[in-house]
Amino acid sequence: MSDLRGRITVAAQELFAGEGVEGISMRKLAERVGVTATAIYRHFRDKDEILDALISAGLAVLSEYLEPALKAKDPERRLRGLIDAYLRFAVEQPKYFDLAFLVPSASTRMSEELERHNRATFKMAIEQVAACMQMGIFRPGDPIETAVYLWSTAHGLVTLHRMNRFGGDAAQFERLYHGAIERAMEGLRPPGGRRPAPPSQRSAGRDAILKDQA
Amino acid sequence: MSDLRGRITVAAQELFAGEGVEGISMRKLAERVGVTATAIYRHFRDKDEILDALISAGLAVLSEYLEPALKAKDPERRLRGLIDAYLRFAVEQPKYFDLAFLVPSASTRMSEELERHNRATFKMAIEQVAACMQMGIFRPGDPIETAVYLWSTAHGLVTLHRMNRFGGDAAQFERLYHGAIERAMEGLRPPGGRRPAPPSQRSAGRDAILKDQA
DNA sequence: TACAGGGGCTTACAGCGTTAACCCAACACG
DNA sequence: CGTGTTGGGTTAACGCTGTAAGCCCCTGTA
Repeated sequence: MSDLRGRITVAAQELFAGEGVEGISMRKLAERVGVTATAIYRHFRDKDEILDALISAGLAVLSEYLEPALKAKDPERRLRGLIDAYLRFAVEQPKYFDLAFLVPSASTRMSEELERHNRATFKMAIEQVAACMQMGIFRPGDPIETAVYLWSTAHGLVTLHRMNRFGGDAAQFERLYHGAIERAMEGLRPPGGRRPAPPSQRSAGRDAILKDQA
Repeated sequence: MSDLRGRITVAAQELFAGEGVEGISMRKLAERVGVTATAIYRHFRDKDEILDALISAGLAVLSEYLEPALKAKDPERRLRGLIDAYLRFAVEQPKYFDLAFLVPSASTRMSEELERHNRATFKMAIEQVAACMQMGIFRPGDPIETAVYLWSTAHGLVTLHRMNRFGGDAAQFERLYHGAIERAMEGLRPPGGRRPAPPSQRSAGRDAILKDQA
């Protein structure tokens, strides 16, 4: 009883929020929940398992950022919303972003949970891209490849920014980010004018079955 | 005498090559060069300074990858060469790549050396982009912004690959990478046909003074 | 009532980065 | 020649880390 596992998890989140990964130690964690360090091992195999839980929490936060974007009416807006949300997540939750997407050791492990989340999130992006293609907003092509392309661009920008690889302040970076995304999306548009072939049904793209991304 | 600093540095590189960053400890390092752990502190302020030296070494390796690309005749080939080299570096020297571009703590510090190298490398890319624009291979625009865009795309792809975020084997990823780069460069081409305005002088782009990237 | 097991506890180990104090050989200078 | 000074090594020690081993008690069940 008393759900010590849960209490350890939230203590880890608090500690992480305050001092980052470096600030998390078994003893500090234990003290925070009023227990001995070794007691934790009754509930977690090792420290990595705690970090896994932390990454899961971070991914849940990411989901909160992404979800509202899907409420937009047209797929292009939804896609842009996802991309914006990715930026906002990285900027507003830098510790979580680093933990989930930067620290190599933490994620080359790739727990079940992480992989599941990764796949689900990515699927959201693919669906919007597919819908954009079907509505003639993008020229036809492989939606998976296109989504990878967009995600990579966003991820690269955000990652390099997180590592201070671009000088400049937050506002400058935001302009850079949106400019680059704009450019990338512009390159996906159909060659002639806009929207050469309207879709047969309005919601065809949303419900399309997408092949597995493996 | 006896250049202990140098010997420590190479010992660090050997240890790093074998076991990665995690495998480096002051005591192991000291034992390797036949000295006490604390003796190291006469030559390095702390462990971070050793890691800095390691990052520098990694960046030197990156330079070796990049440099041959500049030998190509036309700027587009040079640019592609740089981008290819970036991929090859990440794939063939994963530990160095992770150290220099992934581990957050290691590079948010951003030593003088790192910043200098970063700037120099980036400048190489900007020059090729500028040359491409002047020769009408790319449509006109801000070469810095465009270079950032290309670099981010490449970096995002490579980073996500390093974190196993795409399934699939090395060959699959290589196709993905080149496909995405192709797409990105395609989006930079002039709108009508190709090459609408040849340059007045052949080498104008190479020697153009580029505004500082700050 | 006896037993089993979950879940704490203490103790301990091996390793970490780093500081303080010491010591010795080489050199500079009056 | 004697005498600092100093560069570059030493030992000892501090306070941390993750984690294993063994003990013990409380609870639930046969």
